[in-house]
Amino acid sequence: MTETLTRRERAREATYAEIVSTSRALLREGGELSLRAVAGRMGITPPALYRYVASYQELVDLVAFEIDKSATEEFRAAAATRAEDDLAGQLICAAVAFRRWALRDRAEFMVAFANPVAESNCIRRELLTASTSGHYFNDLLVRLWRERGFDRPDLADLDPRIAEVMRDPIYPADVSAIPADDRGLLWVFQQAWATLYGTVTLEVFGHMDPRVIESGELFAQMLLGWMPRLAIDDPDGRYTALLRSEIARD
Amino acid sequence: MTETLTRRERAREATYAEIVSTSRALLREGGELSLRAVAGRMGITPPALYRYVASYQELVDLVAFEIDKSATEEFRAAAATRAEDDLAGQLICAAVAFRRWALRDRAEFMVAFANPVAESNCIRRELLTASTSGHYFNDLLVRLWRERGFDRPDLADLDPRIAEVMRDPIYPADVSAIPADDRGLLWVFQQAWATLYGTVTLEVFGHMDPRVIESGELFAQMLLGWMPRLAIDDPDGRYTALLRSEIARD
DNA sequence: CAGGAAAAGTGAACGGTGTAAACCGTAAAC
DNA sequence: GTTTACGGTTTACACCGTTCACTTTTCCTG
Repeated sequence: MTETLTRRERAREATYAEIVSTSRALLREGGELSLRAVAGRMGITPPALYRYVASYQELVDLVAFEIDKSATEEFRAAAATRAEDDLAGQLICAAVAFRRWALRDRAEFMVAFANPVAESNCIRRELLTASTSGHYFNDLLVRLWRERGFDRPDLADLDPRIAEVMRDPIYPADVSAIPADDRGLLWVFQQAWATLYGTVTLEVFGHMDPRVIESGELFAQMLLGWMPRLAIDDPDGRYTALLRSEIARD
Repeated sequence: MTETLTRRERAREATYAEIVSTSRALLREGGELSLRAVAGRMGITPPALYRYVASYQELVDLVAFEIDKSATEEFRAAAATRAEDDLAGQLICAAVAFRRWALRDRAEFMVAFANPVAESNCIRRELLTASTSGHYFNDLLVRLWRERGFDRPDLADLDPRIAEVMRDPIYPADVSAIPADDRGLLWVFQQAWATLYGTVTLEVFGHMDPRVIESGELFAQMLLGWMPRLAIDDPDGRYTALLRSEIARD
């Protein structure tokens, strides 16, 4: 694992890291992410950055990827507060952590998740495929399914275009471990992820009464609505309580 | 209704209209919306625009409001293809029209719906309150409820913070017609709107396998999932067929 | 160990952006 | 008919991404 890097390669690696950390600092301080600002803070002239990224868009993509990666660590840490076999609890904690992170570091969230990827170049697409958070949530859902065996559609029952995508997915790319017969599970994931993403994006953009957003009830109801589909029954209200308390912490 | 406007006021009104139309033309041609570009195309010098808007953000807000207004007309036209008493059909057509419009005029959609409103000034907030599309969809849902009487929560059963908001809402502002006892209906609307908004935003941003987006199944499943909650039963599959055919037309 | 090649970084410049200030005609208002 | 206010221009400033020609530093190789 300790690949032997030449001196120059190490320096280059360090510069990349500094570019990312400087960019994130800029974003967190409420500033705009700009090539010139990053260069200026690094004590470097703007054209020098072009030795590392080919364009401003590529800088954004690079930073977005790293934000996604480090945010995922935050989700993972939130889930780690639950017992190792309490997958439902982990999912709830991770989902709430996603919301909490997005509302706290709005600028970073927007760079990583609310940036149009359609008209972007291939680099961005590849990075989306490698989405760390996507992998993490997908993995969590798969483990939850192995444990609780909730309903998943048969590929035969799905729209053929969707079935085709599930057979050969590009989004969370490492699902080859899921047997072909169970690939309908991936469709469940995509729908759940769309709901999670949509709710959080709405809240971050603030396209709703701020009191509603502040209460967190929109998010809570969304998650509660998904629990039955994931066979998370909650007879004693433990998970509901967990969800509410997780939302409440700041 | 024909308010007597002085000559100057009429000219000013016309200039505002030209600002909006020029801005929208710019957006639809794939260009960025910029003060200078708008001024240039209008044959005017950039600082002159400051006689009409106080800042770039205010220009964006103004254009966003008008986009929302004209898009709502498109939703209304789509709904008008159904019989006047077929509210379920109208809702389906309007929702699909919303998606179709968003995916077609992405730039306009982003200006109107995917622009952060939180840190923005008060003007934007007021415009959000006056959201034409919000009013339209809310009205449609209220009429659907009067017809079918689907379940709506009692305010007493809701989180008190949410109940408070429903009693004195600011988002669709003209719901004073809804009796206090039925204000839980507004909560149903907010949740439905959040789902619709979230799904479409995800699709526009392209944060998912493009084949999935192109199929429209994510959107279809979302709407189908809401139908039972709105007491739209579909024994003969008419509404499912309508939904699919509406999605299919380009 | 020298010398050449490649990499990293600089300076100046171009065209683009939002915005502020001073200024000027002309059209409305008294 | 004078005054006032509005619509507009000119100029200027501080940013932005990007390109190009140039220099400095570092590494690799003969």
